[in-house]
Amino acid sequence: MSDHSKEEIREILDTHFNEFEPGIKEEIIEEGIVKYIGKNEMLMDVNQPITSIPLLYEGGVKIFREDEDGNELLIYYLESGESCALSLVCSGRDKTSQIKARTLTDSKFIMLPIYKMDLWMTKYRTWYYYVLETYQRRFEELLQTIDSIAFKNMDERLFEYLTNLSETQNSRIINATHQNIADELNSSREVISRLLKKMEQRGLIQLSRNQIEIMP
Amino acid sequence: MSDHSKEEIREILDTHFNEFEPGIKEEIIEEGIVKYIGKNEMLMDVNQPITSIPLLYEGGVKIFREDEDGNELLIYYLESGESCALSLVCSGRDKTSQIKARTLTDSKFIMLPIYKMDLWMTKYRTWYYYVLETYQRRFEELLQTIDSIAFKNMDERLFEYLTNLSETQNSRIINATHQNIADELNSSREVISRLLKKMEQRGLIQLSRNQIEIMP
DNA sequence: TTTCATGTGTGAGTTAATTCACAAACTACC
DNA sequence: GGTAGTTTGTGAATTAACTCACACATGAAA
Repeated sequence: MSDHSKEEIREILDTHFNEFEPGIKEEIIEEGIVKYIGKNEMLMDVNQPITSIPLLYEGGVKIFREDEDGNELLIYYLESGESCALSLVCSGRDKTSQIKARTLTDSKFIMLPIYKMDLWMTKYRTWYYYVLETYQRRFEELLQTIDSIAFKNMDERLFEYLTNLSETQNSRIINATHQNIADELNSSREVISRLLKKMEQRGLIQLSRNQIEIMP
Repeated sequence: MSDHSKEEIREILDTHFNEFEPGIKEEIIEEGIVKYIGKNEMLMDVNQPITSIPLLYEGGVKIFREDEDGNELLIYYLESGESCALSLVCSGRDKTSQIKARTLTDSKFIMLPIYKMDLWMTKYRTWYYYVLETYQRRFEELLQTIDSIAFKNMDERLFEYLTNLSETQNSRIINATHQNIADELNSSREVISRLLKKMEQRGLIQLSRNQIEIMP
């Protein structure tokens, strides 16, 4: 690998993963590959073998589940500094993915070979903590998702969805069609349109074509 | 600890956790405590700090989630040879539980101190694999749960629930009231009663008071 | 046997959400 | 500016599930 590329990874690590100890940083610099993936590309698919662990350091990824009819249900978003727990959990065991992942915006990753996982876990404490913490966060988000679906009505879920998205994107403006949102929440366009209208009437949001502004 | 107790743990490990290497077995024999917990006892509660990891070797545990109104939603069952992923994931970090756990029948555990987790993970390969595999299994079950709730109707969920329970209990007879089942699926008694009646009419099950027999 | 708590069956009304149908508004592009 | 494709608005019918109300069945205890 070129020195230029190594230097790039070193910088990324120092900026986005500075909790890693020097040893694991050196390993990642040796083994990692920087990868740019354009908007709306599939990163992971059901039953596709997982061969590398993606560390996201710029951009955003959507993790979702799909049923037989192709309905997509949002599970959670991956943000900068995060990794995919499922790819971590599958390490070394030829497991296939149970979920789908697609980039939301142009995204940048460091890809790590999965066969190094077990070694690194036992050798580098900071990496070990990073992986376990990733698990825990994902686990909690999954529980959160279950709560929403099981206990809440669509209006609550919709509002949560919008405010969540607004926070992660760090913007009060959300660019999406009603159909997009309906798909993510596994609902139908008409329902979302009506609920959004009601939210607008209550002054919570402002609607325009392809865009929703969340009122402060 | 008494030699008798140590001998007991050794036997349990050889019978139920024989995939563990000798080193970790010795550690568990030193550090573990055998604990019997009666039927329907709370094992874990929301916001209760987790201080030990339970290895279940006999009996059954229900892991569930509760909303503000006290509705219980079944997440999954723990069976013999399994441990609770959430207690594993919380190791060493003073985390509190996000879920509730209650024994279904009289159950027997080896309780392990949580502060040993990190050391054991890096030192014993078989323990490391056991923990990661536990994670993965739980993760998949959570995804399974999400699928059911998000994509399936109550009749499908009910049938899945019954067959699942029948399998894990290794019996075609299920002892439960319709109200019990409704609670687990976060539904209402009347709905479950009606759906069960329909299933009986289709010859899938046989109903009697406090009991459902699944037809082969 | 009577009594009583618990469990089950069922009709009727209500609600959240889906689906169908179609109109209206917006945008891009020729 | 006109046209076509996309997006949004809305009424009406339909459905799954929930809730309320009450009758009836079962089994244990007095």
